[in-house]
Amino acid sequence: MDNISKTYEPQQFEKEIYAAWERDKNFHTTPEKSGEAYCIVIPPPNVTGQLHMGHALDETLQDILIRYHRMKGDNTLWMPGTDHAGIATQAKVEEQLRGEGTNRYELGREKFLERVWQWKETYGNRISYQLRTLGSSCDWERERFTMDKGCSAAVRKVFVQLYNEGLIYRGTRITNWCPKCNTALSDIEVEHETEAGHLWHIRYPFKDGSGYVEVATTRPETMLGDTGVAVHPDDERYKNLVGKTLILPLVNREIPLFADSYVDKNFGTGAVKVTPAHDPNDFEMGLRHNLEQVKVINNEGKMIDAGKYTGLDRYACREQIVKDLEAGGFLVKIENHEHAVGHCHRCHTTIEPLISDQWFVKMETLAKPAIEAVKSGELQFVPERFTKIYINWLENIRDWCISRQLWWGHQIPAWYCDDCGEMTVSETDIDECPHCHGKNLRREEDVLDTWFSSALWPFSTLGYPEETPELKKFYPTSVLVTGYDIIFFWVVRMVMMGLKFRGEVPFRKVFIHGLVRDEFGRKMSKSLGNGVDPVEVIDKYGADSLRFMLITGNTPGNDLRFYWAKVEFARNFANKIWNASRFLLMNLEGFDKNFKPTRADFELADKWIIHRLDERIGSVTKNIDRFELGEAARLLYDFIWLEFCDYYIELTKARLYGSDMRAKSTALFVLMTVLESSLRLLHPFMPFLTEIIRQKLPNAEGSIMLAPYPTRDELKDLLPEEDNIEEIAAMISGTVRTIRNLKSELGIDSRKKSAVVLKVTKPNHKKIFQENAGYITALAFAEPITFAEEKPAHAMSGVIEGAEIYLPLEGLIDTEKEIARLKKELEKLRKAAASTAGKLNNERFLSKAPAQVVQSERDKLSAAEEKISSLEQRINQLENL
RNA sequence: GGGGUUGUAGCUCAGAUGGUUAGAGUGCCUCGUUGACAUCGAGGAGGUCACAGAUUCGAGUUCUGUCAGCCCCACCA
Repeated sequence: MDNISKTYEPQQFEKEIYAAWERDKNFHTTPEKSGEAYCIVIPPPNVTGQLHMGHALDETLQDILIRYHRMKGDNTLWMPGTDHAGIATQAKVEEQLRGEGTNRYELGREKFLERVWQWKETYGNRISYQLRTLGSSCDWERERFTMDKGCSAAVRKVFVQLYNEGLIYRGTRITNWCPKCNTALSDIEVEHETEAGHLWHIRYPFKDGSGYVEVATTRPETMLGDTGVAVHPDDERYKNLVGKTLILPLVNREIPLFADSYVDKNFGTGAVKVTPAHDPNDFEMGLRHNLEQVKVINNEGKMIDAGKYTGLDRYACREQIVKDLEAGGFLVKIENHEHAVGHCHRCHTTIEPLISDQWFVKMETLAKPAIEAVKSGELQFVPERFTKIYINWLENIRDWCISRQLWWGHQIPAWYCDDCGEMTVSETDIDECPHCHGKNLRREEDVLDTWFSSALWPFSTLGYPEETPELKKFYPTSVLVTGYDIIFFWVVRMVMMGLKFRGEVPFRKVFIHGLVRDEFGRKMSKSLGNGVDPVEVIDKYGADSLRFMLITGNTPGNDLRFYWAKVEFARNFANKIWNASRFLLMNLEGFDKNFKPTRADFELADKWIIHRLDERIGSVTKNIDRFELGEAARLLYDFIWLEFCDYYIELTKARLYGSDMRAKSTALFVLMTVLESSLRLLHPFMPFLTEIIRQKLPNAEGSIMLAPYPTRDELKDLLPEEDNIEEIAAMISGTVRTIRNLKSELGIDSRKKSAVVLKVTKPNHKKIFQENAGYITALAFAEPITFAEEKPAHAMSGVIEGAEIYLPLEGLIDTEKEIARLKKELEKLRKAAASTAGKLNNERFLSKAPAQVVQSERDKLSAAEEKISSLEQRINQLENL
């Protein structure tokens, strides 16, 4: 074979193969195609993003499922696309503008958006191309974008309907505000972290001069916006004081002392300063007690309407306030205090709760069916434990703030009329107020949270709001593959929207995976600089190795660590397959693809490997079906490397190099059959390697990705008639291993031919040993085997099921060492036998355990006893030498 | 404050519905390999399955508790 290189070099063929697949439209499907629908919609990567390990894992899992189902004959669609990622993308372009010395306000909304679209055109396809390098078999002709025409239409329709049903409302609420991103955030976009802070104790004097109340706060600057102080109604300390008026220090505002059961008597001083404009709880209390909302911090985190503090940054103000309080004698003490502080999930700036006008989705009515769908089993999580997390979150859900003060995104389709003051929400753009026919309309400037359009992704990509054939055929989709980190952001919202607008769950199953961490178990992140670039891994080792590495040694839902050593392990596997294939291709001389051996042509090894392949087809398929891809990969690894390469191929060499042409043809037939089937079994995991090798095989044609996935049915005619082939093979390989071990124990070169005497202890096994004596001698480097009824006088012996094996002792051995070893082994055996015997004396065991188990215990015991007596004899023998 | 999850060989990890002597890769030790592959082969050492109870004829596997680590959720100023 001149056209197959000595080592596996994925760089030589991966790109080319992918291009051919795409050119031949192997990824494409239509609703009309035959087969059961199997569909996955991709978790759309950020349009400006770059491939990272998380994607690589996510894509690999999906591609394995997709390729497997496609080969199985399902009508398989993998729907690709990207997400506009509001804040992230806008931030990138703003950064670019900063570099040019300008900003979005100078540019204006329209020009700015042009720039973002330009950015999207330039960088938006990068991620799609990077996905290709992984081998992802997406139907690229259908690629979508969350802000394309169809998705925008879906967003509009859904928004308007939800609004008309009262499920979307606009309101003045306290929301999480990021002063850096300059926008409101939803609750889940806030990350709480414990920080070491302080608790400032401050005196608020009574107006009538009758003393003071001491309050405690972690954010003293907010006192400028205080409009009350609250205590618990049952708190004896304050019972008589409730209703009195306090003077807010530094500001000299008169504020009431009131009672509210929200207050925890045991925390701090039991008195809470109340700042309705800057704290969610205070906001609620403010509503209950009709307090004024005084806003003292603006959108940029600077003080406003705050007298001499106006214009100060919130933290500078805090320092100043503390100084002033101290100077005024209001500050009692400062305690160290750990508390959870909210940070922006994107830029990590400390969140400032602020009052503003925002849009919200009412979640309760949407959440109920989403909970029900999981409880009824209509939607299943793999692994199951995530159901609990999902349900728990939905049962405690709060309304979803969907408006963002950004420009990049789906602009909310609401118009305010300056003439009559009415607001209109409309699916199509309007230029006249439907209430007063006025023309002075202003469109709502806010855009929607990115996750709003993502929530519609499973049906918007399939054609919604049109009732397309795709939607009919592929919705609900089969499975959603994603990390546990976005269950709340994305999965729950898709389920809610799918149920609401399609009346059905968007996917039957959610396959959750973990995070890819670095070698120390840390999250890969930009700030730590510990990320490994999958593109680099692919360049060095090939996509197949990266894929295989990400799959093996991992179970659903659990994090995995990235090690270069693991990539090498995968690459070695690829190289092993490569070389095994190369070996077969080099020995194809005389191969006739039309030759079909009969069962009589098969030798033990042939029967055995076919039997093993049959078993692996079953176990691999079963494990893919239950999403245990790591286990499936391991099964393939063991089968191909250990059983096929190390064992079976070695066994066929005698025939390949021999002169019996029929025997050679039979061996080649089995070799090529098993190789070809193994490649198909492995294809979903290592698509490139399996494709290029299979193309070189004379017994295969067409692209492997369109070939059928192996089934046990395929092997029906080849499977051995013996049902104990495994046992026979174990006997033979056991014999070989024993001979090798004996040699090794004696310090004899394993390649040196040795005489072997075999005493068959189970007469019905004699034929098997005789028939396979050739293998044994070849594999164990033995002289032709002598069958005997008696053991030789001085020999090293080993026992296997059904036979005793003797190596006549010639030359020197270390007798003492041998005796010690045997004694140790004897001890072990005696212990095991005693425990088995004990079990067999146990009446409860005898009466309760199934007959099979009891029998196997008995067999075990008698086998152990046999071994013990033979060991004892050998020790005796050696001691007498 | 709730909830989840992990603890198995030096290291990284498998061990579904409880059932022989608990596995793999890697590392270590021995030996071998000039024709498929040193990105290799044949062996070996190495484990009280975190700890303590419970259920069972039988527990790495089920249950309870303890310890240790990780994660998520949560409006205690």
